[in-house]
Amino acid sequence: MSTQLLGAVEGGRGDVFDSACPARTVLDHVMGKWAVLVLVALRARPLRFSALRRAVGGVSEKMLAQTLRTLEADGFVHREVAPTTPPQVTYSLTGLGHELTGHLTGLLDWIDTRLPDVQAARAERAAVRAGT
Amino acid sequence: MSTQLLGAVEGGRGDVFDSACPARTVLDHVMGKWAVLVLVALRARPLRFSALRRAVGGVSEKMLAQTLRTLEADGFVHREVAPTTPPQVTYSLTGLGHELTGHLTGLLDWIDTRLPDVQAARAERAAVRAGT
DNA sequence: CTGTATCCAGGTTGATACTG
DNA sequence: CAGTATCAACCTGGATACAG
Repeated sequence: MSTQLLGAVEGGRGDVFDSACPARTVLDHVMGKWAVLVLVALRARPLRFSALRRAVGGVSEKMLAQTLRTLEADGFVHREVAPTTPPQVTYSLTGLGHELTGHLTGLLDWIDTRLPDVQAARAERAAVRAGT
Repeated sequence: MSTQLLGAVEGGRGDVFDSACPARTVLDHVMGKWAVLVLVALRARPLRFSALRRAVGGVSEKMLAQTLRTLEADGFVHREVAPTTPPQVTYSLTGLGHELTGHLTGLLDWIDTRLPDVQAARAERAAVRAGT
């Protein structure tokens, strides 16, 4: 598993994967600060640029456009331009994108449910640093 | 699902989640450039600092240390110091970390298997830009 | 409406050197 | 071995202005 992404712990080559590794670039794109949110937002339904921007709080036009271009290039989202004035551009997930978001929502849901545990861990650590 | 992470697409509040949102901080930590790789590397077995650095190719000492401190604070990894000289520090996953990496490896494995499709998408897009 | 281009501040990263 | 400190460079990301 994850043969492309992790260096050989057992064998010991050591520098098996660098930034040039294709799998790494995909991972970086997908894990990008905004990519996850965009992907998951699109999972519910196709959205237009503005709606997407509203759905993903705090993203600038620049970053949203940039993220979308990357995700489109990787084949995760589909860009549909309606030839109207003003132009309407709708983004939706491709089949590949749907598969991907399946894994992502699993992760996000887990974070949601386990948030209390993480906060507890943080609190405990803070207490240790203060007390002992 | 993901109620903490996505702004209201339907309702329409818009700025429901900012960077201060606890769930977002967890997501950011976990999705960090190196965090994923560290987590998955530790999934196979506990590793010492150096071994971990070898397993995760291309990470600097500084970044590895920083990542580990964050993951430790969030309760995903456990840090064990052996009182020897020279000191030996072993990192392992906590129960929480194990759950998390379950989702992560799912994602990573998917990337591995679907890499060809992504590369095909990239190629096709490049072809479109060039030709038509 | 949907972007793109430019500028600029700030955070992040890496190299290096040093400590326990 | 396992870090931490410091510094400079880079890149990211936001604001603004403008274009199709």
